[in-house]
Amino acid sequence: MTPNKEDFIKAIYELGGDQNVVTNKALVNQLSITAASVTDMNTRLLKEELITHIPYQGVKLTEKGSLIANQLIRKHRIWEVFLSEKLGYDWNEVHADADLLEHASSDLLIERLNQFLEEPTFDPHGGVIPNKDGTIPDIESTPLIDVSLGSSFKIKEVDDQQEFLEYLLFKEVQLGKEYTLVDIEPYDGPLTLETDSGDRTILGHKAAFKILVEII
Amino acid sequence: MTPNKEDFIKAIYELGGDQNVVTNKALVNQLSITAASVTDMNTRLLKEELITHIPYQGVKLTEKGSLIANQLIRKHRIWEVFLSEKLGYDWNEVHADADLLEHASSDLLIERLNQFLEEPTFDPHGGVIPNKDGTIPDIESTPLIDVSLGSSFKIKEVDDQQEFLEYLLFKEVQLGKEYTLVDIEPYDGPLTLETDSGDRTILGHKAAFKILVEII
DNA sequence: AAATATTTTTAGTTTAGACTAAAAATGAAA
DNA sequence: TTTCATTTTTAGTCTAAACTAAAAATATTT
Ligand SMILES: [Mn+2]
Ligand SMILES: [Mn+2]
Ligand SMILES: [Mn+2]
Ligand SMILES: [Mn+2]
Repeated sequence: MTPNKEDFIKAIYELGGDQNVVTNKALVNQLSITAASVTDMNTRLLKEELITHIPYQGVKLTEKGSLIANQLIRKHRIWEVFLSEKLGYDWNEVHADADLLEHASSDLLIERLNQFLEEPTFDPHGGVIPNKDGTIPDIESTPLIDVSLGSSFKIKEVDDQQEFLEYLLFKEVQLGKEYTLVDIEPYDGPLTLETDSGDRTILGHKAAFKILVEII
Repeated sequence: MTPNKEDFIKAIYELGGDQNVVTNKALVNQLSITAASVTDMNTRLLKEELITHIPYQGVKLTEKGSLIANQLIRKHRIWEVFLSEKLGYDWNEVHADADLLEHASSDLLIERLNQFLEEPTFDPHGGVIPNKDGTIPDIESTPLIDVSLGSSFKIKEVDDQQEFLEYLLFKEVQLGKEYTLVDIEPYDGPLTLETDSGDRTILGHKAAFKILVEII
């Protein structure tokens, strides 16, 4: 296994490849490599039985491949917690460093680090940390876009993209913060959230897809 | 720069290549690669002006090369402190993980980690941590083999080899511990150390080369 | 249904980093 | 000072992981 292979498998997983077939095109976009390079890597992973492949359609992870993806994500997210809680990184800063560290972490190191951090369940943007055996604790949460007018909720998880996290930092939307949905404009218009103290935040329609909440 | 190149430069440095010419043979032993691979890597590093090369004699680090070596050693040793102090590793366990992590550490990460650890001066076996700018704090210390009979001293630094550290762990020789040299046998014979409380430890002649002390 | 556009694959090239085998240079012993 | 041993270099091979360019397959429009 190499860092490149690991990241490729993770990319398939993040595109839903443990359930559905993922196209080459999707991987081209996700990883910023050429279509030919995707085909190359596919044949390599196929040989190791980490994926299945339907010609001209795409790839899916095998059990073995899924396990590798989940264990890599575990490492990634445990490092993100460390960077955030112990080294004072903002939540939009953790991803890049964790993306390197995840490939340089022995199992022993991750288990000790996990102990040191007191076995966290979530990473800094609310992503759930897979268990050591590759299983995933299931957490109930609703996309903000599905919340009905007047409901109150708590922020549970937000999308992991650098710019989106920066945007939320600016908007002061944080994990665990509570709001009531006081307005939704039609035709994919903006949503207005209000805190207990009456502060209002307006978010676009697309942003509401990238935020998961728990109704309270 | 790649992990392999970094480790190669570090190996030259550890063999004294910031001052003296280091032979290919020495690098073959240090890195467990073939002589041809050493020549290959030499030509690559020469092209980047990280080393100078005298044909059939060996290589020396340039200023640029030395700086890279020192910064890598800084990363390595800061990670060793973290593994030892925060994650509870023994001093013989830290090296392998640090050898991977050193290549996956941004400058930001290392500086934050250094703060978190409260700017340590020494790694777990007493190696001095180079400064951010590549300079090295100078520390006075004497090889145990040069200590004269009857002198008292404190353990300052020990050699970084896995098996040697395991041996010292077994012998209960620890950094900072104080002894008096009560006997040296001739013909490269063993040394007998005694603590305040009268406990005696016998060490071989070669071990005494691998231990640095401060006379008290 | 034919034309056009998109996606995937194939074929061939490149670079880093390893290797083996053999030649050339240097050093040590007879 | 030859001879033998060691070290270094050269030459050629291999794999992983990228790339470009072109061919083949599939999907979308007209
Ligand atoms: Mn992340
Ligand atoms: Mn990564
Ligand atoms: Mn070390
Ligand atoms: Mn290393």
